[in-house]
Amino acid sequence: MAKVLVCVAWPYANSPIHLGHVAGSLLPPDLFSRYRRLRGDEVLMVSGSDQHGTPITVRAEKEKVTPLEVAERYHEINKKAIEDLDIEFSLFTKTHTENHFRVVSDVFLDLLQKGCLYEKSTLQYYCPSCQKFLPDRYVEGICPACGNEKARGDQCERCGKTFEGGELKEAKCVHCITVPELRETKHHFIKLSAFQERLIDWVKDKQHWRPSVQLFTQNWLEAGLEDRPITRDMEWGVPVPLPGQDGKVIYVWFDAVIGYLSASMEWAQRSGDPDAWKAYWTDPQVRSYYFLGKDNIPFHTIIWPAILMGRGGLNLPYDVPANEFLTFKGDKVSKSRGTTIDIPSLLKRYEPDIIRYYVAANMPENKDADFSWEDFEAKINNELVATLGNYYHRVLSFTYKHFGEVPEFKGASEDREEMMSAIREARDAAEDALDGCHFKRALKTIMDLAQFGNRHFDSVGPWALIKKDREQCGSALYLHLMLVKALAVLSSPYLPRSSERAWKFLGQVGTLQQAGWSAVEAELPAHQKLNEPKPLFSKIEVEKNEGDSVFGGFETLNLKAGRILKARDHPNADSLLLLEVDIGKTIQVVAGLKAYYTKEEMEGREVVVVSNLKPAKLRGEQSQGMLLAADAGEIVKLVSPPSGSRPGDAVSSGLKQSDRVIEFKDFQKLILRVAEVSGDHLDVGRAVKAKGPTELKGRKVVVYLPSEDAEEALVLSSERGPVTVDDAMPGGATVR
RNA sequence: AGCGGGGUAGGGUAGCCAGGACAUCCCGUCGGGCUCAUAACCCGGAGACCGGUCGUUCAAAUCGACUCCCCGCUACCA
Repeated sequence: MAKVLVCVAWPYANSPIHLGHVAGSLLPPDLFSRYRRLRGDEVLMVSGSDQHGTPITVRAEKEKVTPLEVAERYHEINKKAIEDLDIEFSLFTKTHTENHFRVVSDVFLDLLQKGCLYEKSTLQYYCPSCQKFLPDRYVEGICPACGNEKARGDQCERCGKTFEGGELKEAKCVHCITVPELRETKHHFIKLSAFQERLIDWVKDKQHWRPSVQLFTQNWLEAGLEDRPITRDMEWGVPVPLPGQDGKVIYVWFDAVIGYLSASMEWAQRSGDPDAWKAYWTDPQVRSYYFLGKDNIPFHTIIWPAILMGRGGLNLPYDVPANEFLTFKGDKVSKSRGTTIDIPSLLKRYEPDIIRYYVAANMPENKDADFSWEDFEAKINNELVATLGNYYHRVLSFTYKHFGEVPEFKGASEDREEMMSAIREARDAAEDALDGCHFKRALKTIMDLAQFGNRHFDSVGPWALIKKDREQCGSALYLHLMLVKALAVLSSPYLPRSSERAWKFLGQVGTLQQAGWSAVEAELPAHQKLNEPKPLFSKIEVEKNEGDSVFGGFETLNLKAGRILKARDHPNADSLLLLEVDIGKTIQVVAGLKAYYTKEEMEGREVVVVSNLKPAKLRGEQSQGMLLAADAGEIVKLVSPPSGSRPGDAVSSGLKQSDRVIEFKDFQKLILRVAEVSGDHLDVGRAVKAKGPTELKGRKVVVYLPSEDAEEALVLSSERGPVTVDDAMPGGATVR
């Protein structure tokens, strides 16, 4: 029996947790902890809501409520969602607690006293009109080294030079374009550089880490560590515990990792023994595991270890099994369909075991994994329901019907040994996988065992045997009940609820959890009464929204006909033009078309505009949309709306148009192509069917393709007809 | 463009670090079996030159070099 510390990355309290959190950092530690507990280990598993930091204050400002209100709201939502998913924390707390403040302050003061922190006076930009210090990314100016005019407050992106406050020339506040003052402000820095050698040594022999984690960390360390400021000028957060530090809080990343420690202490406090946490943190024999997503790696393999080294006397991470990301191929589409993947809504429709199974089976352990509803449905129905669920049910219901109790085993010992060795082999393999945090592999081992059960059951044929030799049949069923029990135990970290139900069907006393891992092999008492079994899992049907055409992706766009009123050079860029475009209202657009069109050619031109792009600054100038243009490498031509169009006319191809603002990168994923109209089909480099007006034979139009190999293309059009492009453009040319 | 990750049958995956005999499993597909079970389960077939090129080796999906493509973050990508 050993103690294990399991730390889970703290979900940020500004939105409900979603499947990505579950796959990345929440389910793996739960699987691990449940497994270790079943084996008799004592597990302390802690996490909580990360409630500080700018995104929360931003959200609060938007909603006109306090940051605390936002942070508490999502803490409650997420805490409940986590509980409902049967993720068993020893404690799931939050960072905005008295305890956490105290622990963070203690660590801060301790490091300060040990010389790991130092105060350094820096010049920071202060915006008099916003009345606050500006985070670096909200300041822009001219780089003193290379003359780049859009350098940020902390670094010039062009030449890579980093600098401190004051070095930047002609700085501006991004929000209000006020010229910020430079004010002197003092901040505490952590001497990361001082830990570099020790960290490199420490990481070197971490061969049990996942390769990506180890490699990533090593590269990062070898590139050299710079001291980082750990405080900032802000109100929301843990105040710097020193006199004269009003208006300064501890940076959210420093504050959050200390949460592992503070949560452990809070747990100890609540358990009645305030020192109970020490057993998990100071005994070098106790291993600590940190579960997180890959975006969080450096904080847990560099910064947190540095803090721990600085403080001394506490265990460093033993393993950091970081997962990759769960991605959403149809993310945008799913949202537009109104389907969601946040956990609270998912739990309204599916049992926690269903969600747990899917996430475990599709866990992004080595590379990003893709979520799709089709895959969700398929994995649940074909694997969980058909293989495992059906095996349970055919064994349990058959035995219940013909015996009503656990039959006696009177068969050959070879038969028994065959079954038991299959069970033991699977158990050993599952243990190996689980010990190494290979959760997908362990699950597969279990499913393979269920398949073995199905095969074996078929080969014995109890339904025929019962008519010939009841005793022999009973013996065979006994072995299958053993297998059912083994499966229930082995799968219980993944499927805690259904495993307990199976346990009850077997007529077992107590709970599976109490019985523990060793119950995999334990005998079943003959004549033990069985309970009437019900199927453990039922098939699911993912609702497919009708009315959702194959061209759903196009509906995320809002295209409008427009006219260019004015064109002038971008003040800070060689290839960009600044355009005023009338699309019913006048907007400013930055276009990278200077190499292809003169200003004179542009002015007065009819264009098609993507009007719902998230506005962005391009080299300092606001761009509120973009012009559609066809690009065939050498030649680039603007796309034209149908003749007679008026600025503001919708180019919707008869479909709905989105009011939502879309990100540029999401727009880039849409496939728009030039197509030549020939007969009733289109040529986009290959022939496709057309949806929309095709009367302009021989002309070049613009189409939307749902996918690269789609068979049907949507012709972009308004009520006045299709959108066209210069005939010189070849079919298949990209439009962007 | 920079950094990171990845490319294995129609789709999705395992194996790769510690190179070896028919390349794993799931779905789909084709054919067969069974009828206890939620049209489930079982058996068999077809389907992959393991992104490409070159190299190391008796032997490479696995090691090295180069190249193409994809994804994430970053960027004067609009």
